[in-house]
Amino acid sequence: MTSTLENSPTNSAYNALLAGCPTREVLNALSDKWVGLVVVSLADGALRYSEIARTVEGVSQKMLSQTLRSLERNGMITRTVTPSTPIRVDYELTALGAELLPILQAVKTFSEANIENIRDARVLYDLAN
Amino acid sequence: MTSTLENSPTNSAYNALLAGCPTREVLNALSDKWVGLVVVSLADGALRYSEIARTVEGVSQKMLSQTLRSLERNGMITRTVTPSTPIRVDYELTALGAELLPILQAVKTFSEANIENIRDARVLYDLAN
DNA sequence: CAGCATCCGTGCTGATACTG
DNA sequence: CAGTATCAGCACGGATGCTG
Repeated sequence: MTSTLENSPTNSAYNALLAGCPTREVLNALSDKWVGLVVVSLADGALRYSEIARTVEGVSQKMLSQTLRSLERNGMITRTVTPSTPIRVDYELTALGAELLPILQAVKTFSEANIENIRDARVLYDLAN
Repeated sequence: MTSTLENSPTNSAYNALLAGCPTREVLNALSDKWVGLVVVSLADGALRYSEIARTVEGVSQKMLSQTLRSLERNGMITRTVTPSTPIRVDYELTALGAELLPILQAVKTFSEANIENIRDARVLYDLAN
Protein backbone atom coordinates (compact mmCIF):
# COMPACT_ATOMS: atom_id res chain seq x y z
CA MET A 1 0.00 0.00 0.00
CA THR A 2 1.34 3.40 -0.90
CA SER A 3 1.24 5.99 1.82
CA THR A 4 -0.60 9.18 1.02
CA LEU A 5 1.40 12.09 2.33
CA GLU A 6 -0.77 14.79 0.86
CA ASN A 7 1.56 17.55 1.91
CA SER A 8 4.45 15.97 0.03
CA PRO A 9 2.99 15.85 -3.45
CA THR A 10 6.32 15.94 -5.25
CA ASN A 11 8.85 13.20 -5.61
CA SER A 12 11.60 15.79 -5.61
CA ALA A 13 14.51 15.57 -3.22
CA TYR A 14 13.73 19.13 -2.15
CA ASN A 15 11.07 20.51 0.12
CA ALA A 16 10.70 24.25 0.53
CA LEU A 17 9.04 23.77 3.91
CA LEU A 18 12.42 22.74 5.31
CA ALA A 19 14.63 25.50 6.65
CA GLY A 20 17.84 24.88 4.77
CA CYS A 21 16.22 24.00 1.47
CA PRO A 22 17.86 25.84 -1.44
CA THR A 23 14.52 26.13 -3.21
CA ARG A 24 13.69 28.94 -0.81
CA GLU A 25 16.06 31.13 -2.79
CA VAL A 26 13.88 30.48 -5.82
CA LEU A 27 10.71 31.17 -3.90
CA ASN A 28 12.17 34.47 -2.76
CA ALA A 29 13.29 35.33 -6.27
CA LEU A 30 9.83 34.60 -7.61
CA SER A 31 8.19 36.76 -4.97
CA ASP A 32 10.14 39.85 -6.01
CA LYS A 33 7.77 42.71 -6.55
CA TRP A 34 7.95 42.95 -10.34
CA VAL A 35 8.84 39.41 -11.41
CA GLY A 36 5.28 38.28 -11.98
CA LEU A 37 4.26 41.19 -14.18
CA VAL A 38 7.49 41.17 -16.19
CA VAL A 39 7.22 37.45 -16.96
CA VAL A 40 3.58 37.82 -17.91
CA SER A 41 4.46 40.73 -20.21
CA LEU A 42 6.61 38.34 -22.23
CA ALA A 43 3.77 35.88 -22.76
CA ASP A 44 3.28 36.71 -26.42
CA GLY A 45 6.94 36.53 -27.37
CA ALA A 46 10.08 38.65 -27.26
CA LEU A 47 9.80 42.29 -26.23
CA ARG A 48 12.22 45.19 -26.24
CA TYR A 49 13.28 46.85 -23.01
CA SER A 50 11.15 49.90 -23.68
CA GLU A 51 8.16 47.76 -24.63
CA ILE A 52 8.33 45.92 -21.33
CA ALA A 53 8.64 49.24 -19.53
CA ARG A 54 5.49 50.45 -21.23
CA THR A 55 3.59 47.20 -20.67
CA VAL A 56 4.40 46.92 -16.98
CA GLU A 57 3.11 50.31 -15.97
CA GLY A 58 4.82 52.09 -13.13
CA VAL A 59 8.02 50.06 -13.02
CA SER A 60 11.14 52.22 -12.67
CA GLN A 61 14.19 51.69 -14.91
CA LYS A 62 16.15 50.51 -11.96
CA MET A 63 13.61 47.93 -10.87
CA LEU A 64 13.02 46.75 -14.42
CA SER A 65 16.74 46.31 -15.10
CA GLN A 66 17.21 44.58 -11.80
CA THR A 67 14.28 42.25 -12.39
CA LEU A 68 15.40 41.41 -15.92
CA ARG A 69 18.94 40.74 -14.70
CA SER A 70 17.64 38.42 -12.01
CA LEU A 71 15.37 36.55 -14.40
CA GLU A 72 18.20 36.20 -16.90
CA ARG A 73 20.58 34.92 -14.24
CA ASN A 74 18.06 32.36 -13.10
CA GLY A 75 17.59 31.08 -16.64
CA MET A 76 14.03 32.35 -17.09
CA ILE A 77 14.68 34.77 -19.94
CA THR A 78 17.29 35.42 -22.62
CA ARG A 79 18.76 38.81 -23.48
CA THR A 80 19.60 39.54 -27.10
CA VAL A 81 21.49 42.66 -28.10
CA THR A 82 21.24 44.03 -31.64
CA PRO A 83 24.04 46.60 -32.01
CA SER A 84 22.15 48.85 -34.38
CA THR A 85 21.74 52.57 -33.88
CA PRO A 86 19.93 53.06 -31.76
CA ILE A 87 20.78 49.90 -29.90
CA ARG A 88 18.07 47.29 -29.54
CA VAL A 89 17.73 44.73 -26.75
CA ASP A 90 15.14 41.98 -26.76
CA TYR A 91 14.06 39.78 -23.91
CA GLU A 92 12.36 36.45 -24.36
CA LEU A 93 11.24 33.61 -22.14
CA THR A 94 13.39 30.49 -22.13
CA ALA A 95 11.88 27.02 -22.01
CA LEU A 96 12.13 27.24 -18.23
CA GLY A 97 10.51 30.66 -18.24
CA ALA A 98 7.74 29.35 -20.46
CA GLU A 99 7.13 26.68 -17.86
CA LEU A 100 6.86 29.32 -15.18
CA LEU A 101 4.60 31.60 -17.20
CA PRO A 102 1.25 29.80 -16.74
CA ILE A 103 1.86 29.60 -13.00
CA LEU A 104 2.41 33.33 -12.66
CA GLN A 105 -0.45 34.00 -15.04
CA ALA A 106 -2.61 31.97 -12.70
CA VAL A 107 -1.58 34.18 -9.79
CA LYS A 108 -2.41 37.29 -11.81
CA THR A 109 -5.72 35.87 -13.01
CA PHE A 110 -6.62 34.81 -9.48
CA SER A 111 -5.99 38.32 -8.22
CA GLU A 112 -8.04 39.90 -10.97
CA ALA A 113 -10.89 37.43 -10.62
CA ASN A 114 -11.13 37.71 -6.82
CA ILE A 115 -10.20 41.28 -6.00
CA GLU A 116 -13.77 42.11 -5.11
CA ASN A 117 -14.17 39.08 -2.85
CA ILE A 118 -10.96 40.08 -1.17
CA ARG A 119 -12.07 43.66 -0.71
CA ASP A 120 -15.31 42.49 0.82
CA ALA A 121 -13.43 40.20 3.17
CA ARG A 122 -11.25 43.10 4.25
CA VAL A 123 -14.21 45.30 5.03
CA LEU A 124 -15.74 42.57 7.18
CA TYR A 125 -12.45 41.91 8.94
CA ASP A 126 -11.83 45.57 9.64
CA LEU A 127 -15.33 46.01 11.02
CA ALA A 128 -14.87 43.16 13.47
CA ASN A 129 -11.34 44.05 14.56
CA MET B 1 -13.90 34.92 -35.72
CA THR B 2 -12.87 35.78 -32.15
CA SER B 3 -9.83 37.95 -31.71
CA THR B 4 -6.95 36.37 -29.84
CA LEU B 5 -5.43 38.88 -27.46
CA GLU B 6 -3.03 36.46 -25.85
CA ASN B 7 -1.86 38.93 -23.24
CA SER B 8 -5.40 39.60 -22.08
CA PRO B 9 -6.54 36.10 -21.27
CA THR B 10 -9.10 37.13 -18.68
CA ASN B 11 -12.46 38.73 -19.21
CA SER B 12 -12.09 40.55 -15.92
CA ALA B 13 -12.50 44.31 -15.66
CA TYR B 14 -9.09 44.41 -13.95
CA ASN B 15 -5.58 44.19 -15.35
CA ALA B 16 -2.63 44.07 -13.01
CA LEU B 17 -0.35 45.42 -15.73
CA LEU B 18 -2.05 48.80 -15.34
CA ALA B 19 -0.58 51.17 -12.80
CA GLY B 20 -3.64 52.02 -10.73
CA CYS B 21 -5.13 48.55 -10.72
CA PRO B 22 -6.21 47.47 -7.23
CA THR B 23 -5.23 43.89 -7.98
CA ARG B 24 -1.63 44.94 -7.44
CA GLU B 25 -2.36 45.03 -3.72
CA VAL B 26 -3.28 41.37 -3.98
CA LEU B 27 -0.18 40.56 -5.99
CA ASN B 28 1.93 42.24 -3.35
CA ALA B 29 0.13 40.44 -0.56
CA LEU B 30 0.68 37.11 -2.29
CA SER B 31 4.37 37.79 -2.76
CA ASP B 32 4.98 38.26 0.95
CA LYS B 33 7.86 36.12 2.04
CA TRP B 34 5.95 33.48 4.00
CA VAL B 35 2.52 33.47 2.38
CA GLY B 36 3.25 30.65 -0.04
CA LEU B 37 4.61 28.24 2.52
CA VAL B 38 1.91 29.01 5.10
CA VAL B 39 -0.90 28.42 2.61
CA VAL B 40 0.71 25.20 1.42
CA SER B 41 1.07 24.04 5.01
CA LEU B 42 -2.72 24.12 5.30
CA ALA B 43 -3.23 21.90 2.27
CA ASP B 44 -4.31 18.86 4.27
CA GLY B 45 -6.80 20.71 6.48
CA ALA B 46 -6.89 22.84 9.59
CA LEU B 47 -3.73 23.22 11.63
CA ARG B 48 -2.97 24.75 15.00
CA TYR B 49 -0.69 27.75 15.29
CA SER B 50 2.13 25.68 16.71
CA GLU B 51 1.69 23.05 14.03
CA ILE B 52 2.07 25.63 11.28
CA ALA B 53 5.11 27.01 13.05
CA ARG B 54 6.67 23.57 13.05
CA THR B 55 5.69 22.80 9.46
CA VAL B 56 7.01 26.05 8.03
CA GLU B 57 10.53 25.75 9.36
CA GLY B 58 12.36 28.91 10.27
CA VAL B 59 9.38 31.26 10.40
CA SER B 60 9.45 33.54 13.45
CA GLN B 61 6.36 34.03 15.61
CA LYS B 62 6.14 37.60 14.47
CA MET B 63 6.20 36.76 10.79
CA LEU B 64 3.83 33.82 11.24
CA SER B 65 1.31 35.91 13.16
CA GLN B 66 1.59 38.72 10.65
CA THR B 67 1.16 36.37 7.71
CA LEU B 68 -1.81 34.60 9.27
CA ARG B 69 -3.44 37.93 10.07
CA SER B 70 -2.98 39.11 6.52
CA LEU B 71 -4.34 35.89 5.05
CA GLU B 72 -7.30 36.04 7.40
CA ARG B 73 -8.02 39.65 6.52
CA ASN B 74 -7.92 38.85 2.82
CA GLY B 75 -10.39 36.00 3.23
CA MET B 76 -7.94 33.18 2.51
CA ILE B 77 -8.08 31.47 5.90
CA THR B 78 -10.35 31.29 8.93
CA ARG B 79 -9.21 31.54 12.52
CA THR B 80 -11.03 29.45 15.11
CA VAL B 81 -10.37 29.90 18.81
CA THR B 82 -11.15 27.11 21.27
CA PRO B 83 -11.04 28.65 24.77
CA SER B 84 -9.78 25.53 26.48
CA THR B 85 -6.79 25.48 28.77
CA PRO B 86 -4.40 25.77 27.23
CA ILE B 87 -6.02 27.81 24.52
CA ARG B 88 -6.21 26.34 21.05
CA VAL B 89 -6.34 28.21 17.76
CA ASP B 90 -6.92 26.52 14.43
CA TYR B 91 -6.39 27.95 10.98
CA GLU B 92 -8.06 26.59 7.88
CA LEU B 93 -8.28 27.56 4.24
CA THR B 94 -11.52 29.16 3.10
CA ALA B 95 -13.05 28.35 -0.28
CA LEU B 96 -11.08 31.26 -1.68
CA GLY B 97 -7.90 30.02 -0.03
CA ALA B 98 -8.53 26.56 -1.43
CA GLU B 99 -8.69 28.13 -4.85
CA LEU B 100 -5.36 29.80 -4.26
CA LEU B 101 -3.71 26.68 -2.89
CA PRO B 102 -2.99 24.79 -6.14
CA ILE B 103 -1.49 27.93 -7.65
CA LEU B 104 0.96 28.41 -4.79
CA GLN B 105 1.64 24.69 -4.74
CA ALA B 106 2.57 24.98 -8.38
CA VAL B 107 5.07 27.72 -7.54
CA LYS B 108 6.57 25.56 -4.82
CA THR B 109 6.66 22.48 -7.03
CA PHE B 110 8.22 24.46 -9.85
CA SER B 111 10.96 25.66 -7.53
CA GLU B 112 11.66 22.20 -6.22
CA ALA B 113 11.63 20.62 -9.65
CA ASN B 114 13.89 23.20 -11.26
CA ILE B 115 16.28 24.29 -8.55
CA GLU B 116 19.15 22.46 -10.22
CA ASN B 117 18.47 23.95 -13.63
CA ILE B 118 18.37 27.34 -11.99
CA ARG B 119 21.63 26.77 -10.15
CA ASP B 120 23.30 25.70 -13.39
CA ALA B 121 21.98 28.78 -15.14
CA ARG B 122 23.40 30.96 -12.38
CA VAL B 123 26.84 29.40 -12.65
CA LEU B 124 26.87 30.01 -16.40
CA TYR B 125 25.65 33.57 -15.98
CA ASP B 126 28.19 34.37 -13.30
CA LEU B 127 31.01 32.95 -15.39
CA ALA B 128 30.09 35.15 -18.35
CA ASN B 129 29.48 38.33 -16.35
C1' DC C 1 -0.37 27.73 24.02
C1' DA C 2 -0.82 31.69 21.15
C1' DG C 3 0.14 35.60 20.69
C1' DC C 4 1.59 41.18 20.98
C1' DA C 5 5.06 45.08 21.75
C1' DT C 6 9.43 46.90 20.98
C1' DC C 7 13.87 47.68 19.19
C1' DC C 8 16.88 47.79 15.45
C1' DG C 9 19.76 46.44 11.39
C1' DT C 10 19.69 45.60 6.53
C1' DG C 11 17.98 45.53 2.21
C1' DC C 12 14.58 46.68 -0.97
C1' DT C 13 12.61 50.69 -3.62
C1' DG C 14 12.18 54.73 -5.97
C1' DA C 15 13.91 59.36 -7.62
C1' DT C 16 17.49 61.60 -9.74
C1' DA C 17 21.41 62.13 -12.52
C1' DC C 18 24.55 60.44 -15.85
C1' DT C 19 26.56 57.28 -19.93
C1' DG C 20 27.65 54.40 -24.41
C1' DC D 1 17.57 53.37 -26.75
C1' DA D 2 19.06 50.87 -22.92
C1' DG D 3 20.86 51.05 -19.43
C1' DT D 4 24.33 52.17 -14.77
C1' DA D 5 25.40 54.85 -10.41
C1' DT D 6 24.32 56.94 -6.31
C1' DC D 7 21.59 58.41 -2.52
C1' DA D 8 17.82 58.73 0.89
C1' DG D 9 13.80 56.58 3.14
C1' DC D 10 11.35 53.29 5.02
C1' DA D 11 9.42 48.93 5.33
C1' DC D 12 10.56 44.20 6.00
C1' DG D 13 12.05 40.89 8.93
C1' DG D 14 14.41 38.84 13.04
C1' DA D 15 15.57 38.78 18.08
C1' DT D 16 14.03 39.63 22.50
C1' DG D 17 10.90 40.18 26.23
C1' DC D 18 6.23 40.11 28.06
C1' DT D 19 1.05 38.63 28.54
C1' DG D 20 -3.76 36.22 28.99
